[in-house]
Amino acid sequence: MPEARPQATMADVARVAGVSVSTVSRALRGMASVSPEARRRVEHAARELSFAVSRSASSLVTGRTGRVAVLTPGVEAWFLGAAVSGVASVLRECELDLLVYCVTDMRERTEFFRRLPAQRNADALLVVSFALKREERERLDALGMPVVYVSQHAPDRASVYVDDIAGARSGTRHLLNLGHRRIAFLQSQDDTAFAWSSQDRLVGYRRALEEAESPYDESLVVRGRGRRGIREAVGQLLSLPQPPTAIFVEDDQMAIETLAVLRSCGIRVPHQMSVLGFDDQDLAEPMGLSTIAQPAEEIGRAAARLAQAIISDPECDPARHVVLPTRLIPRATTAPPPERRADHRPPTAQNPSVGSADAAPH
Amino acid sequence: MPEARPQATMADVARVAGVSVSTVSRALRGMASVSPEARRRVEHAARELSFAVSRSASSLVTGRTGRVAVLTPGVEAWFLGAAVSGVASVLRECELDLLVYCVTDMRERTEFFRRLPAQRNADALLVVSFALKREERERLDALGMPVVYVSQHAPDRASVYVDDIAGARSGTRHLLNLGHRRIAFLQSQDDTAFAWSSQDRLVGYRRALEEAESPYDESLVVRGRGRRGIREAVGQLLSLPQPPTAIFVEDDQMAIETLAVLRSCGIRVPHQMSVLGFDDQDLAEPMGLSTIAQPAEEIGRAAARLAQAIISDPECDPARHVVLPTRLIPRATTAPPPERRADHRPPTAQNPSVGSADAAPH
DNA sequence: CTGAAAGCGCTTACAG
DNA sequence: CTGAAAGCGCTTACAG
Repeated sequence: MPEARPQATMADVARVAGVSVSTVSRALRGMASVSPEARRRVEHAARELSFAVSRSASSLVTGRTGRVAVLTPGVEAWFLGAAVSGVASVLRECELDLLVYCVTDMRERTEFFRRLPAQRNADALLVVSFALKREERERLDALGMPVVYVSQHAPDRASVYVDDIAGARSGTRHLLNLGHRRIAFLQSQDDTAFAWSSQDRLVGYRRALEEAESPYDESLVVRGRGRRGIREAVGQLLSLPQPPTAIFVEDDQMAIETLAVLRSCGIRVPHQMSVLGFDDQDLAEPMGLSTIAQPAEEIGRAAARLAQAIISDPECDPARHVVLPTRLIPRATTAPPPERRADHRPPTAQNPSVGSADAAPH
Repeated sequence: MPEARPQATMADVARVAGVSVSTVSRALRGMASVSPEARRRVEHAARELSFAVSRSASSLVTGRTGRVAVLTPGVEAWFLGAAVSGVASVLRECELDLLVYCVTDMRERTEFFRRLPAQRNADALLVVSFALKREERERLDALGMPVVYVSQHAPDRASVYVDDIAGARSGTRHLLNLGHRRIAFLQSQDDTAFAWSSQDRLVGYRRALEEAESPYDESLVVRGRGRRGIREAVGQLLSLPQPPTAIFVEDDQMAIETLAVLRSCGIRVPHQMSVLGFDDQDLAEPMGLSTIAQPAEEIGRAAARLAQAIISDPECDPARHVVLPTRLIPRATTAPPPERRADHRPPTAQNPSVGSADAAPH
């Protein structure tokens, strides 16, 4: 069994190496003004004692913590996991540590903004996918540390995001171009207003309809959270006097659940209903899901790079924006609506639903 | 635009409140020996100045960082994301910060164990899903801080895990009980030996076969990584002289991809092939996937609680183990093999594949 | 109940 | 190239 032994300090290393603490500090940070001989002895002693410098002590004097904090509504959703991964990979290269604040409900959120635990414990804060209230924004402004907004547009603040409006607009256009005229939009129930993206995607959807001079029908915009909620939202659409022929779903996770609901009702995708997602997460391709791809990991990477730039160069424009592209990936869940299809005919075993031989990738 | 203003120190608060720094420190930590009047003034001043205590400074004197570190091969895989979420939620309650070290490839791994950046920067380290080499284990033992092993059994060290052997054994037994005699096992390609779980699940599979006196056939154990790899692994099975009638897949993500591959070949699940996963991740239910559920988030929570216990109570048994249960969740992707089915007959439109009306959840 | 002082482990001018 | 000394912002005996 391992023994807990006291950790070596710089003074210990100095004693073993036969030099002063100053020299140890300089040698370990690779400063030039150290003789090869002293450097060798210090490195040897440090290794022998398993010495690691205490960031608490060094940060006290340098004023830098060597840490970057991320505030996120979680890490389980595909986008968040990928974004945090991207952040982590860049920080590792910069030898910065990653502090994660997961805030999943309103109580935790209130508590975070009250205590602001990141204050003085990180050199920068990345805020991922939060639709902030004005007071919250002001709290962050008063933090006295660089803040980078991720997956959201923040005027006059550093931010990294994709143009959700443009992405949703091109997705909707894709459906319009296929000949759909009744296009539904399925949104997550977002009581706590965690994400802007959801709202922006709806804006993009509406804009594409406007541009096509296709009437906006409120009854085609439905919301649902969780398995049950999605089933009910789809139920709303299917019970409309004129049901839609296509559903644009806010993200791939919900889109895949929507596919399952439709299949369980015996509705064939895309023959009777087109489904379009947003994200291009790992399962989108195997499921044959048409979607709007966004580079989640790259968003995280760009945000971390931006934070690092602001930290290390105070002259750097602190309101810099990075906007990354989305791309439509048409797969097997979008097709012309039934009335427009050349092969329009009732279902048979030769005309199976999505995921079967004729529709799957490869 | 926000102004970066210098952060207030305890001395600032003391000045504004008209008391000494000691009193500020005591008042802010809620110690009893502070007069109501002094406490009020301190709290007021602290709020006014947006004061937050510097953990760097306090940890230098208390010897505790107020941080717990997690070493993980990522946060994107379902299990890892859920486990980290669980850790985060418990730490938040304890007002401990979460430091995340994502190590995704061999180079980063080597680097982590060389530098050990968590040393002296956290009060405990949680190691998630790593199949450690002896040297790596020794490095962690020498760390001089509590280490909790998550999702892996570590003799004489604190650890939290599910019994993967038992889980895989009961899954395999489920397939045997349905009447399957040719059961394949699909494993991830695991060059870097990141996870023990994979190996243990194979052990459980073999054990169940032995117990049923069902012969172990090496050609039924296949490996593949990524989309392409899974397709090839399934191809191996389908080209066997005697193909399997069921596939036990190492995790749900791969199982869902396997379903997509089978569908794209026109093989109906479960009528022609049963598929069983492991995890019970979010999409398992909507996909109708039969699986072995494991409580990933609870594993994370238990690990964080264990770390907290060891940190705050040095008398606490540092080798405590927490073993959590797995449960078989039979859904729509497992059924008796074709030759044993009462309704054995060729595919028709009335006998659709998984996910269609008769098989889906409600 | 309160404050002055020492000290945690580093880095950084400063002097040599 | 090197070392002694000051100081970063706290907490904690210690004395009152």
